[in-house]
Amino acid sequence: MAIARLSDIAQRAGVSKTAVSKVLNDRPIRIGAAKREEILKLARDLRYRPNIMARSLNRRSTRTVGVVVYDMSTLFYPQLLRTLELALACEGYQTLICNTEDNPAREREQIDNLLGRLVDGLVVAPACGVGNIEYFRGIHDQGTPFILIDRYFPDEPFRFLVTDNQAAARNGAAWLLDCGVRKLTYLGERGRNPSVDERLAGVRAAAERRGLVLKDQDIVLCDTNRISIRKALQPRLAQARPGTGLFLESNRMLMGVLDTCRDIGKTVPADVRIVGFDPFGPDLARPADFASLRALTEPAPTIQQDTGRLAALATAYLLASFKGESPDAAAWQRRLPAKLVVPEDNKGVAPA
Amino acid sequence: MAIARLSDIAQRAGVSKTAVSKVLNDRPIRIGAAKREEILKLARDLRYRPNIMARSLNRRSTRTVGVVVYDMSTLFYPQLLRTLELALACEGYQTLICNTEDNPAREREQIDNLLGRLVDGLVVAPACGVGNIEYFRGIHDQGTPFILIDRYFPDEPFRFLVTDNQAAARNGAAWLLDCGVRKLTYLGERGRNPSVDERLAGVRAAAERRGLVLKDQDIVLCDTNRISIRKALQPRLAQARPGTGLFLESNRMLMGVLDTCRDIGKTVPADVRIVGFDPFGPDLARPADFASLRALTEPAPTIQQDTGRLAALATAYLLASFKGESPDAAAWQRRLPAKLVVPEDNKGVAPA
DNA sequence: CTGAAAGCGCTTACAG
DNA sequence: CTGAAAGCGCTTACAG
Repeated sequence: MAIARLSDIAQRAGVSKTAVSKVLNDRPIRIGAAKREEILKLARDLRYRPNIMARSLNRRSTRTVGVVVYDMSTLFYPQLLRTLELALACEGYQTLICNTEDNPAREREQIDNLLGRLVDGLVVAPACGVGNIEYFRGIHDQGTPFILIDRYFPDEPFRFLVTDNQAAARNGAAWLLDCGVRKLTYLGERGRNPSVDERLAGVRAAAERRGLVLKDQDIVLCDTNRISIRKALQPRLAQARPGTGLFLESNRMLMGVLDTCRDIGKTVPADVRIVGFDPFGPDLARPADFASLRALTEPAPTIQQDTGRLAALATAYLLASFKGESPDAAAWQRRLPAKLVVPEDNKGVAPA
Repeated sequence: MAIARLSDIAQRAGVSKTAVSKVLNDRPIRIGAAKREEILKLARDLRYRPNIMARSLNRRSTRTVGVVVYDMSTLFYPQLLRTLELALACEGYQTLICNTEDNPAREREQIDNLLGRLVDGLVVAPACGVGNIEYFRGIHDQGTPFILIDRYFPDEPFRFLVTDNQAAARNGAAWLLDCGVRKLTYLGERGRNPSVDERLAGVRAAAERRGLVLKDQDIVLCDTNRISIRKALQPRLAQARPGTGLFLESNRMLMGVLDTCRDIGKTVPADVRIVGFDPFGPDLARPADFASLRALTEPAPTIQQDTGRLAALATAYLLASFKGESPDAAAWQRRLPAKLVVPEDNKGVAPA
């Protein structure tokens, strides 16, 4: 059973392709109700599905949006992608999701492919590094609606939606300091980008406002695997006592921190207070995880990015662009506030 | 700056479109090295990207696979999708991911759209219910390579890759019984499908082998939200004492279980032993979650589905189909073993 | 109003 | 070997 084409229906109904096209697409056409029904029935019976390749080739638009992220399985991405897909679908747009594995070359490949598919717009959480800036300029210049999320490039004209990382980190660090932290360590990933640099800057700012200066050894950058974290953190936490605080650039690093605490017999928050970005991902079935979790005796505050808003704004931007509006850059280079969620159980005061 | 076409390059290079096409696609053509370079340079300078719509229309193949799941943000899906995308990309196929929100009508829409895009194959984790069986038959008859994952329809010719739910559940329940459980409760979702029905059957089988019969009141089906779970489970667990066991159809329900335990002052595994399918998803920052987690005093065993294998086999099936092989149904209606991961901390014996 | 014809941007069989 | 021409399946401006 071959795939039915418009002409198959036209032939059987004894009308022109034009007529069939117009009936199926609900365009104005004067045609008898019986003929119209016959065409619709034939389409159903033959399981007709318009060839979107052919249609798009003709229309030069696909009602499709490409979403390219560095890792769709991590952090808030699963939720974000789902929300984004839903919002776009409500507006009649289909979403094509691609992974780059944080690899710039793969990122170019994926985007080239999507553009070749004539996506109407792009949402990109870019891979690490600045290697693709030139490439993105090409896309920007070609006029494809395109917006970055989560990560961005300062000093470029590209639209972006990111969390106000500096303010969010400042609030988080302020909370630690309000809890009486006097010795503050920043734990971050070795791979840097402006978004995480801003987190560090926010922590610095909060500290300095209290007359505390972060020295080089207060900033620990390492790989995100647990072994690296233990190795890097152990010397710092060995002397941990009340008044010791740890800011986690990402809660992906939390389990490594708890491992370290367990190893040296410290607990959170009694010996070390922590606050970090984004959700946790422990595995309660792994004995090692479980044991380390026991080092956490109270829920820890987290900085939660507003993925719902991110998805909604990205959608709004694309829709506006599709309508031909070209909202000025300033309005669409936005930093969204994040929420510092301090569990009620915790002692300490949340900053205003 | 308009999008460059093949003809733009041909015109500037003073050659035919044929020549340009052959050079860019590395097809055999006798052409001077200089001309070849000139064409390649022009393509680069004009940022030429082949129009995949046009190419596919012509080739009747897109080197694209559609993946349609009921919820890409839950359970093992983020990992599975990432792995699948990677495996397919290694073979030169692009992956288009769609969400159906477990809604059959939306599922049809999404698949229709993907087929209209001439995807070469489909991987589907179908929405609940049997309403789309007829629709899937149409796809199957049309010969589009197509394989179901996670959920399936018995008695249909569709290929599928699912976990051997019955065997996995049997092992899990056997573990509980080996731990001395004499009173076994099955906690499942209200919405049923063959995959989860098989889990129930597996638990029944394990119980009966020990002379234990699950009665109606031993099977608790409710919504997956925590309030429903507490309401449904409280009467059962109020009398919990050593020898009480709980089988979780999905660990999505775990937090509701722990809530219940906390409410009534029971702990896991001292008062209630549990085992369940798939990873946990607690939020350590929510005081309520954290408090409930304290009811869990040891890591709990989980039944882990083999997502890596699932992704690899789905890829293998599609590739074989694309090559024109049509492996017989039996070989591709597969139930994959799951692993019962029993943390070493736990007392009790893992069945062979 | 209606339908034949042109055209979207490619690829490839085929005539020169 | 080479390039003009046909054709993939649609949509739509336009001639009748």
